[in-house]
Amino acid sequence: MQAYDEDVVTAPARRPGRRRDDSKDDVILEAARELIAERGYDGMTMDAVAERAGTGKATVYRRWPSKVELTVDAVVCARHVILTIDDVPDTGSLRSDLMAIRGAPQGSRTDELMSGLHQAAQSDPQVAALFHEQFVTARTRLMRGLLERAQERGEVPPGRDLDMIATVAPAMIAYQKVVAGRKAGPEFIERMIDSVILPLATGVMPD
Amino acid sequence: MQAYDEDVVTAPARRPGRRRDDSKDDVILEAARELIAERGYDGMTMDAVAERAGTGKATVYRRWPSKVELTVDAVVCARHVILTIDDVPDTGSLRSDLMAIRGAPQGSRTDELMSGLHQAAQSDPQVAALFHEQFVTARTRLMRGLLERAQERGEVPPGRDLDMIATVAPAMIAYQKVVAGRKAGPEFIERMIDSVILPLATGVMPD
Amino acid sequence: MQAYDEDVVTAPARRPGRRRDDSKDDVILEAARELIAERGYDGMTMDAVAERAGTGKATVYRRWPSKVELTVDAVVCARHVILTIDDVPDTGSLRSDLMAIRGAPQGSRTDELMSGLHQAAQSDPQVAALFHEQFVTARTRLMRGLLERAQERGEVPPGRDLDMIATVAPAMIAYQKVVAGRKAGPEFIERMIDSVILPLATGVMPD
Amino acid sequence: MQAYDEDVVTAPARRPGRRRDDSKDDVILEAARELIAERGYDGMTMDAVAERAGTGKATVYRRWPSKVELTVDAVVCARHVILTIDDVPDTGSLRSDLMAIRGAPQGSRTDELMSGLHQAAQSDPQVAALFHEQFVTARTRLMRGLLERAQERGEVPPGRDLDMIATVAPAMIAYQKVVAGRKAGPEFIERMIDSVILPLATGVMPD
DNA sequence: CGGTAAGCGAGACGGTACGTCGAGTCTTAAA
DNA sequence: TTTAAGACTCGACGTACCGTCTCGCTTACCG
Repeated sequence: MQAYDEDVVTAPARRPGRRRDDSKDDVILEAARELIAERGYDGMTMDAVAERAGTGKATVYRRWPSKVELTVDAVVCARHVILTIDDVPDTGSLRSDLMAIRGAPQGSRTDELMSGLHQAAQSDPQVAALFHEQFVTARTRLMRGLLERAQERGEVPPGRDLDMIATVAPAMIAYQKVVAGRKAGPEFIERMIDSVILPLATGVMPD
Repeated sequence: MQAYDEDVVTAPARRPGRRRDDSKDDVILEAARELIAERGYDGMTMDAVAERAGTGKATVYRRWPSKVELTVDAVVCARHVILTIDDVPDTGSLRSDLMAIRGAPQGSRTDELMSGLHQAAQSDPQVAALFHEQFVTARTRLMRGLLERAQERGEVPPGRDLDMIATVAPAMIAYQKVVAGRKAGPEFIERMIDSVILPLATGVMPD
Repeated sequence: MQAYDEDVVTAPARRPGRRRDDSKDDVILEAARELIAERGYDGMTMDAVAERAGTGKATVYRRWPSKVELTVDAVVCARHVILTIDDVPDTGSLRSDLMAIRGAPQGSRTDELMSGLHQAAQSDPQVAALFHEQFVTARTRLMRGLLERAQERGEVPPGRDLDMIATVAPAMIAYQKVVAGRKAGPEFIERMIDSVILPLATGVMPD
Repeated sequence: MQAYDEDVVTAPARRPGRRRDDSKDDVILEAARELIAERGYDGMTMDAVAERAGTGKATVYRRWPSKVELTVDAVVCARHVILTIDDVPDTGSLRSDLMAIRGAPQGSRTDELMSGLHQAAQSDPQVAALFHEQFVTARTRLMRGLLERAQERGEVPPGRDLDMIATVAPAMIAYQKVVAGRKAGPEFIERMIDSVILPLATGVMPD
């Protein structure tokens, strides 16, 4: 998702006038991210964003029509490694696949940002949809891909409810972070993989 | 959680003066609940709460020091059937125990209220802790109790990571509602029980 | 003006129940006076009056129906020496008559109280009338009496506009205090007598 | 007195940003004046002022930090013909000078506004000082000027206490209006001039 | 190379919610 | 029935934020 500019299509020929300084986009987004992480969504006031970014409010509003949409971009355009199945090389076993994406699934401050975005999603169904796509669908799709790959290798027996199983890990991680307000660190994820995901997928209990 | 009154302990002898009309508490809380459900957290104005409750704003603020804390109580003191292990009769099998609590796990409007409270929790760590206790710990504890009972019956083999398994169901339900923004209806829950919880707990795959 | 009690007439036979503690009247009035002098009319809150008097607000309101009327009584029932012509012995000359009443025309804090009452009078025409009677008519009447006495002695020639002259001194004193916010001390009054009142009344210029 | 802007001196170079719309000042002040005249000082709500002026409350508070100070400006900046000695042509006699300024000493609604301002002055010494300057000093100064001019013409003998005499007319007029709550119409003023001011100033009694 | 149209920082603008406080009323237990 | 205490309704005050608009300046392009 890029900064909004609805004239891009209708005005292919360059318009006269000073060009928009696109470098401001990143400065503003970073200011928004910092403020969300520091003070939460409510504490991120548009005045504060503009001040920290060293811009005027109009410059912010020229790019994003509302606080909610700025928040969306601030969070979504963070260095999120939105992994797809193609980003994860086949290591030969489901466990090592999962462990490979365990360590660095996101950038820094993702927890606070995700929480802030979730709060923004409360006010706007479109944002909620975006949030869903970014933090729900994308992750479930990746999990589903890994499970199918494991099924092709024979690790996962046929007949499993892959859709449901693919939801478990994202659900538990998001739950830890957004609902329970705890960290979902590598230890937690490893324990979850071994106690929940692998047993479910392969049918082999840890005993 | 009750309406705040820090003098309750230090003044065991009844103080003189008009007593607080405790019936107002419920009226105000119900007004807050209605407004959250109707208009969302932001739409729940303190003036609107007072007006709908038929009180003055001062009366609201005498009981709750801020909108956030009112929201907490409004949600928490709702007719939540905060089930404990003692509320669930032993039906003889884990599956029927789970199905028994599937249908009416909460009162009406719990989804909207939970969402509103979660938004309020963003602004205040204490609220977050309360939210956690109400919607996280309580549910995990119940699940853990059911699992232990099943283990005593021999349904669940020893050595299972009960803490982790007890988290799965609350996480997936909350995820559906708060994060994904979908309903977590009886069909979903039944499918989850059969595809995820029972296999994990008993080791018996749904073949 | 006494504390209000409209039942006094309709219930000549002693009624049952606890008798009203009339000593409270003075305590409350004094508290009101102190607060007006200390903090002005706005700063005299009814809660503060009750607290300083050691009573409840209901006790205050049982005696005076509003803040304005309490203020009136607080000011009017002060130790105002509401002088009449009979209180001023004929000293034989207008100047010595005037100088006689110069020094202690009122009790203490009269300036602040008069100012507070004037503010109260803004809200209520009845209070304004009372204020007028207390601080305007009474003083003008006294002056007029002294002037007539001097006229009988031959000090004041006939044909003088006594009504107008009688207004000059009260006007200038009240102006100093209420409008200009200055003290109207003995020096000011003496100077006024010699520069304004006596020349006007007797026709003898000071030079 | 102008709307507050303490940076005016320290920032001679125009600051960036949208300039304050000075036309709002007058709209707000007029709204305040109307409301004071219609409903009195207490009835002049800041919300009502903003609504009638067609602005937001913030715009009012950006210019005046409190209701009291708005009231001051509303009254002081009214179409008060703050007459100075230069505004009154020398008519050749003190009496005709005085009669010349008798008719139109102020604009419309001055009495209500003066009363409202006086009430506001009760709460704030600074306001009291301003009130004093506007309604006390300015008027006394004008009177003093007229007296000096008459003295130069030989109408007023030397040795008179001009300061004291200059105070008499403002005092009696303000007394009539603010303290006694009566009108000070042209008849009253003419009578005062002939019975009090001229005798005092010239030493010629009205026989 | 100069006009012009847009972007820019700054900040005033209308609106609306928040949380505080005072006036006057009502309710309790005790005297 | 009065008292002290204090909870009650109502409504104004002053603050803060959102999203818009306007100012004077700067930057580019286009004729």
